[in-house]
Amino acid sequence: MRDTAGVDPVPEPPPDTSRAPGGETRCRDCALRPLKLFHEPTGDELALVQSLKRRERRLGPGEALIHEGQTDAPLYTMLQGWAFRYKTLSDGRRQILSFLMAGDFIGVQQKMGDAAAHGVETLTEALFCVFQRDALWELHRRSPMMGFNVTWLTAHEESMVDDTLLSVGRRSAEERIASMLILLFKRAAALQPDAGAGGVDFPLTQQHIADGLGLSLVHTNKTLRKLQRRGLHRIADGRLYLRDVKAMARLADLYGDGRPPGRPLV
Amino acid sequence: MRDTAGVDPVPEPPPDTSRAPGGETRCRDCALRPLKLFHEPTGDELALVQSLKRRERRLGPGEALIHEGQTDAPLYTMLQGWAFRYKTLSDGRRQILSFLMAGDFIGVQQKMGDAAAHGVETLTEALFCVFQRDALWELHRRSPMMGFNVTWLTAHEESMVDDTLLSVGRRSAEERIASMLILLFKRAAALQPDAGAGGVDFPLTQQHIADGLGLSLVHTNKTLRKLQRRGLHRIADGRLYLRDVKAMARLADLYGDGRPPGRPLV
DNA sequence: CGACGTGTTGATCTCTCTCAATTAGAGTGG
DNA sequence: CCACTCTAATTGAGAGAGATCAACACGTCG
Repeated sequence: MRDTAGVDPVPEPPPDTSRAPGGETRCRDCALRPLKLFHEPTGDELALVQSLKRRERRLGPGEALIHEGQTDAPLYTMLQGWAFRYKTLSDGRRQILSFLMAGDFIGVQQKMGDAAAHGVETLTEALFCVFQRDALWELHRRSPMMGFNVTWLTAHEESMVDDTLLSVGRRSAEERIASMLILLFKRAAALQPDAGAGGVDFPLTQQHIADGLGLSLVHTNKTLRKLQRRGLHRIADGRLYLRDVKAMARLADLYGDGRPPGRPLV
Repeated sequence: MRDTAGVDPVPEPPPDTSRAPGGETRCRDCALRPLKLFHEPTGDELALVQSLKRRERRLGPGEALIHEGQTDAPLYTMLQGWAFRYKTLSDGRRQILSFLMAGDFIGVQQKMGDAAAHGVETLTEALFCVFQRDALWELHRRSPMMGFNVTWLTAHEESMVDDTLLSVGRRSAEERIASMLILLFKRAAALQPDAGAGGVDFPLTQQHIADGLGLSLVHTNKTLRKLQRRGLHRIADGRLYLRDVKAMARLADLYGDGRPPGRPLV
């Protein structure tokens, strides 16, 4: 605690390489709208969001959107691609907190002017919507309905972290992997209309899976292999195929849509 | 939805602040107020909260406030005591997601009418404020400022789960315990004006610590013992004393207020 | 007084980690 | 076209942190 307070650990904010001069989409044409992630916004609400939008930012795969400890990160919304939130220990050990996909909010956590408690990095080429710093407050103030939605989304994001915590804390390696694959498959499938049959896009490396589940890379590989050999799933060419969802769900102790089992919980 | 975007929300007629049936405290006298957990609410805001408050609920130690999978849980606020949120697997393995203390919200996660994704149980005798189901929406609608605060609190709660996930996923048993003790100490101390010197109340059993950190009871005991013998802390008679915060923080890889270290994070 | 919950400790056991080495594909430069 | 480099996936072997099993101590309580 000696030398941390005074020194600014924050790396320079990455230069904005991504201002899309002409081609930015307007909120009314946003790719997110057809997905029905939230209630259908009114015209006024769309206009409001549009007015708070500053610009877009496009990143290639493996780039940093927010550095851990960065102090001036704005509020983002994810429009396309995959990313993840993570934290690291000083010796480099990394834990991925959650994966982000189209429609997710980024940066609600940090109080304005505060340091980001986690980093965000892309997995694929990705497109983000950038909002001004006080957008969150403006949104609440001028549209309580949208503010309410943000609260709900934030709570939902937390419940996903809760699920991961349950996995990492109490599930075996096999169970963790089964559970993650199912959950990611569902999310990805929900965003990709033609999903299901032919699998879904799956840009994670085994290292990402390991870091998301608190496992070592080697053990992740061996476990993944085992499940695949057992015919539960298949990962190839950046796609994930679930071949035996039933068995996978049984292994993960996941029921229905992820709720606890209908058993004597009391 | 009439008065959403572009228009400031319409203030409701002044709610009835006088209702405070048998012995219940009114919001204006709430024990939480002196703690400055959020911005100082105006008189109108207090009245609003008061109008949404349904009643209070008092539980003894070890009682369930919300059962896992319960479908009709209302929204709560914690006034006194300790509690925790948890999830279990069907074979009984339990993971404690977070500990709750005065000022914490409970139940924001579940959409109205939805099943609770986690259970909540008390550690001590505890007092809760019970709100009607749609309180969350009413709060947003009638006081954007308080709605904004709820979003912020929800995000903050998530960041605490993030921290735990980092611990459980990537820290050793010693490091996890050190990190938990420091974090709980700080929270408890913040609520207890006379804190610091003589330690703080600490109602967790070793089983709770284990379930919160994804460890077994036995290993938790041994690790706790080791740290205590090393003079880092002491737990006795339901109180926690930190005897060497420096060493404890170093062990936990916690810096300052929990931010990542000022090291080459990139 | 016996039942129970909580804390302790010793003795195995095993799941997962770490270390090492190999293969395969993509990219790069000569 | 080929050597060279890098990243990601694999596999084997040995080591270890933490789990499981078993006992026991102590205080509370009906």
